[in-house]
Amino acid sequence: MEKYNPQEIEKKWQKVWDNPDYYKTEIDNSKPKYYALEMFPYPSGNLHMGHVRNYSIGDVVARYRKMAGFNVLHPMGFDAFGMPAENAAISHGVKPGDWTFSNIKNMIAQQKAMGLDYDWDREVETCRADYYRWTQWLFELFYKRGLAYKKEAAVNWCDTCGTVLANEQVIDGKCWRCDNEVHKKNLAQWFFKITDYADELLKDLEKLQGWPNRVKIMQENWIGRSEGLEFSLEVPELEEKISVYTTRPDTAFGITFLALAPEHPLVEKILSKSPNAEEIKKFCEKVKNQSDIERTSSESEKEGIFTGFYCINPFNGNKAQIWITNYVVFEYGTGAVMAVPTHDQRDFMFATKYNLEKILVIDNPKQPLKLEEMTAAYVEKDGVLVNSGKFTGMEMHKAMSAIIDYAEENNFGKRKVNYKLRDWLISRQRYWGAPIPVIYCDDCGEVLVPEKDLPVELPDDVEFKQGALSPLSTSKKFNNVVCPKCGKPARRETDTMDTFICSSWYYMRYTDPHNDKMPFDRDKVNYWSPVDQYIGGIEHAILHLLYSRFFTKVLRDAKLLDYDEPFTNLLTQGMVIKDGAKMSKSLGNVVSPEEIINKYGADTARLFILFAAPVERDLDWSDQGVEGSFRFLNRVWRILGIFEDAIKNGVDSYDINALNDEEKTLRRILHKTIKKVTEDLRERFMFNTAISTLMELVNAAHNFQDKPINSNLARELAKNLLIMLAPFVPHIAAELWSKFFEGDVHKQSWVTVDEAAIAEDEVEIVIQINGKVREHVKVATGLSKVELEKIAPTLPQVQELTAGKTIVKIIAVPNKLINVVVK
RNA sequence: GCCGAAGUGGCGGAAUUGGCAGACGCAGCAGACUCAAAAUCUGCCGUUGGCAACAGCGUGUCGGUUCGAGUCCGACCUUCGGCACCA
Repeated sequence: MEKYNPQEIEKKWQKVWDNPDYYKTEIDNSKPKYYALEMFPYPSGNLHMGHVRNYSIGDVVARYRKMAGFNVLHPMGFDAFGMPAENAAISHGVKPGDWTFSNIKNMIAQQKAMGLDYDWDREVETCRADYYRWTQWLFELFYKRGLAYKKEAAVNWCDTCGTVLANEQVIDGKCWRCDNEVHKKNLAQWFFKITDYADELLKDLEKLQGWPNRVKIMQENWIGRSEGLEFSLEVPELEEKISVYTTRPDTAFGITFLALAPEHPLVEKILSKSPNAEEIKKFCEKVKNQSDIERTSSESEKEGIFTGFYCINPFNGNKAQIWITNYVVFEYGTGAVMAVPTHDQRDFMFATKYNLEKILVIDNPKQPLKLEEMTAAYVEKDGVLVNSGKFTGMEMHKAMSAIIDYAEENNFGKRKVNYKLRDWLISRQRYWGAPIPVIYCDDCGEVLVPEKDLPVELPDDVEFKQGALSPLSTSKKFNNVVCPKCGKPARRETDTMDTFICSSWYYMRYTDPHNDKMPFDRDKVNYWSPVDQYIGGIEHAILHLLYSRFFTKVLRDAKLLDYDEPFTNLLTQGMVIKDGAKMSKSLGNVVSPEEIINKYGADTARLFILFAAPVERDLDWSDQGVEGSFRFLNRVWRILGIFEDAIKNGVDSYDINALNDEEKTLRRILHKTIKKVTEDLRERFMFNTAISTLMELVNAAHNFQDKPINSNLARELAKNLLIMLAPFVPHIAAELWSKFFEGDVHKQSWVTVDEAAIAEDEVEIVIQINGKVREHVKVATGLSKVELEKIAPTLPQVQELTAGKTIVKIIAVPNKLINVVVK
């Protein structure tokens, strides 16, 4: 047989596969469905190794499931709106669309060069009007359901990107995309009311049995649910009440002061009445001008200013000073906090600094506390109330609900659940995104663009300038419209939507990508969804995965689909690293997929990346490791070449008893491999061990390289081996199959185990003395624990090892070991 | 600070339910083939002692449970990731 030439055979097979008749997927109720999905890429122009890993994993899953009898949906598309296209327009004068589409073309070519089994007929590109028309339609749906609203708020602003950002897009106070420091700006912006679904998004995490725990925990922390008491304190001098939220109502008798955020609405009134207004105002300005990082760091110095006013603690009538401080987060709770220095570390530090009163209200049951000796707040989970009126003596957890009940009975407070999750800020002051379909009319106000006028298309008469306000505002064509309600001249909304909206529903569009009446047909989406296996990077643990869950729930409530969660199973792949760091241009450790594919072929690239590490863990790139994978494929090619005549002369149904002992052993290894590879693919996603098992099988077959092999066995071996290799290395498997057998390896049924082939009459078990391995011995397979215990003392090896000692005990594990305990 | 994950040869990693630690691969060493090289093939490859058979030690550290622990329990160390003034 000729040499293994990956470049030649890969091109040949890719041509066969690049045909709608070959890859097209249809609804088929005769088979169970399976939806395999990799996170669609941003069209940066080139695939990187992270993509290669992502798609290799997905392709194995999809191809395996097809062969295992499932009707598999495996689509691909592009998350094609976003800043880089616009930056290209600013710096090179290219149209964002031209830049994007040429990148997509290039990336599709690279994906095809990987031999990926996608239904290209279903490809979606979020920047095309036939897609974003429905993104806009969905915006209107949210709007009509009261889930989209515009309000003025202090929002996260990134100067380099010239736009606002969602909370989820601010990482350590910096922009997720450009790493520039984000600051607050007061702007009127569009929001999606994700907080309406906070409780369900949290609760339904329990349903996601197929998700990694850490992703669920990250979402749980992000949603940040807490239960507590909201109650109000009178401010007699101002004839006002201040509402506060606490998760520690049991400490309410220990309030000595109240801390307000500088943004708190009461501050205005304080300023108007205070003789010290100037100084207070100066303090507020100073805090507001601090960056988010300075303000929200728990390490930064706590500062505050006394307002001169007091409020009354409704529980005990005590007067408490009202302070304005830099450590209260305005956006959370009520923007005002009851301060209990003895039982909150921040309050303790603050009270110590400004010499404010401290009252001990929770005592340590194990070791009574002394206020004078306290150097930190007592925040343990055990405690008994003291100095707390009629609640004194009560265990703190009981006191929590008793005190809430008391506040409710006396009408100054109520039980309250709070979330850290904020509404999703979705408007962006950029061009390359889906325009928000809203028109502003002086008479009618905010008006939705009528459904029949969708899509609101992106105009091309725009100017691109660094940092300028949205380029859309420079388009005359776009801006000058008439009000759909009254027909008077009106203006368009010039903001576009966050690209995370486009990616929150793309997996639904794949189920019905050409629909021009609806975003997707309900029956189609219900047939294919939810996604059975979703594969992508951990970086989307919160952002995309939370937003998609939110979308699914809203669309369910709007009766567009009938399930609660979009992704049944989630696999978070590790990064591809080299020399201990993530591949990056600045570090110069980038390995380009193209280069590897050109040198060794796509099969080698896929094989190495799947073999080198378990999918969830980071993968250390090794050029020598790639060589090893290439060697393995050559070995497969060579050994099947040696067996060629035998394979062709063999028959499928044959008498196994005609095999000699060596051949029976090879057949046993073959069937053990079938069992292991199938389990690894179906249940464990352990592609690395599946491949190592296949390597062992090929090594075993290799023993027959220069001795005759039973032709029927050679045929059985080749068939099963190629079917098992097909999901991992589709081209070489297809090529070798076509040399020996009829049909298409990728259309074969998955391999089945012959349990009888695995069964052995004798099994080697271990003999331990006092837990240490001393001997190996062959015994009949399947001997019970009792039988083994009985024969153990009669075994010559045991007698030899225990000579002169007393046997205390014998432990036997069938088919595994005998442990003799001696003295 | 809180939450989570991980720690096994020179390296990537395996050991699925508590039962032979180091599968498979990389690198390395020795040999075969070759005029030579490449490719390929064969053998060795945790560590200490020993000519050897074999024995001792060995899965981050210390302790525990067990006939038996990489795996379970307790305490700790290190690394990575997420959240972080959320009252």
